Formats: sequence, C-alpha cells, structure tokens
Amino acid sequence: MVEQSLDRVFHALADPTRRAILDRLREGEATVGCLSEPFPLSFAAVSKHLGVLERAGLVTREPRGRARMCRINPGALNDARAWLEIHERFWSERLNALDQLVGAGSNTKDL
Amino acid sequence: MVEQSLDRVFHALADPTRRAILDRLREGEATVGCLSEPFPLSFAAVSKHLGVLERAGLVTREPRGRARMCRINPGALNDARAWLEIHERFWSERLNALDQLVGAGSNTKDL
DNA sequence: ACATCATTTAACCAAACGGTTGAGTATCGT
DNA sequence: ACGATACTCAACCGTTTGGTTAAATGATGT
Repeated sequence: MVEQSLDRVFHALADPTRRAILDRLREGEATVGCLSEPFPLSFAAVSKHLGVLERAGLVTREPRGRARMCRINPGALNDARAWLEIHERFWSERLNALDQLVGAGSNTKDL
Repeated sequence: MVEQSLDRVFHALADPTRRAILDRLREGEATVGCLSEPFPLSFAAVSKHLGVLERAGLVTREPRGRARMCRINPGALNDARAWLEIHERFWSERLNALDQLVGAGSNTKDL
C-alpha cells in the first residue's frame, strides 16, 4: 500500500532533526556517531531517528567494521513528491485558468 | 521560520484521513459535516483534523451561515515541495552523472 | 422565544513520540 | 584475552496524537 508508505515518509520528514540528518547525508555517507555529532542529543536518540528514516525507506544502514554506514536511499521520496505534485499541479492549472479569465476581462481590481 | 512550517505541513500530510480530506477538497469547497461524511469518524475528530490542516496553512475555514466552509489554501505546499525537490534534484543529478560515467566506460558489471 | 442544525470545546483515554539512561552486543587495536 | 569503540535495545518518562463522548456556542427557521 502506497498510503502507509506516505504515512511513514511524511512522518519521517515532519521532524527537524531528521530533515537535518537527511541534509547532512546528502554530502555523503556517514556513521551514526558522525551524524549525531552536530546535535545536542544522545547517541541513542539519533539512532532512533535513523530507525524512523530507515523504516520510511529514506535511509539505509550497512555494517562497516564496528560502525554502521548510513546513506540516503535515492528515489524514496518519489511517492511523496508525486503526491505533492498532483496537488500543486491541480492548483497551478486552476490559477492559470483564473489568470486567463482575469486577463480576458482585464479585471485586476483587488487580490 | 520555514522550519516550523515544514514541521507542521509534513505532520499534517502524515495522516491518511487528512490527505483524504485534502483530496476531497480539491473537488471544491465543503462544510465540515460534508467532509466528515465519508469517514467512520466522529464529527469532532474531523473538526480536529481540519484544525491541524488549518494550523499548517493547508486549509482555510470561513463561516458561511451556520456552517463553515473549508477550502484548500493553494500554494501552502510550496515550501514542502521545494524541500522535496532540492533532495530529488540532487539525486537525479547524481544518477545522471553516474549514467554518463557508466555509458562512457560501458562498465555495467554489477550494482 | 424556541428548537434545530452545524460546529467547536472540554474532558478524558490509550497509544505513539521524542527524549533520557543504562545494560547488552559486536568489532577493533593491542 | 582485554578494554575501548560504535552501536542497539530495553525500560522509563513527560508530551502529543488521534480518537471518543458530552456539553457549549451560534446562526436558522418557525
């Protein structure tokens, strides 16, 4: 079900720490410890956040020696972006149509 | 701060009922009662969901007689879509670059 | 004025969230 | 073999979430 996936992805994105982790991860893979460094949080807290991101499919963790390497899972945002795009496209079309109507009548009073 | 706004928007989108409400609302404005009809939820529950959507700026409610008309607030998804797009663009560029490398060397062994 | 309809608010509940600390589990260096 | 390193897991805690019911508000129709 794509619905549940959207739940998890949007929920994962709804936290500033997790978005910051993703931002950080765009610069390249990193260990959990490395990721937790910039945050005033316990190690375990960041590990939990990574769990949320992993369950949402946004991040993968792979054992590398005694550390665990985290990297972004590209394409995981597809469904979420598709959902947003449907809604935004809908509205840009609506606003376009409105623009044309307004343009035809040259009625630009207020708003 | 756009960060808090993203928190609220993504959190609002992380619930299937609220996404369904937004889907419904794309077909045109509707009263709270009308919106709550298709859901196996109490009236008050839907009212709360609308509160969440309103606080996220996704929906506006306007008194209309003794009812309250709800409509989508177009453009409220802008920030969220922008955030997603930055991340997706990043990856599509990466994958493109990889494609070119692979194409140039015709090295399609594994991965 | 009164009852009704549309909705919100209040009080409550169980479950989930985001955080902590502390113990447990591998792995690495010596 | 041993201690340090890099985590995860378990237990706990206060807050928020998503839901319920019941009472409160506020405009409508008669």
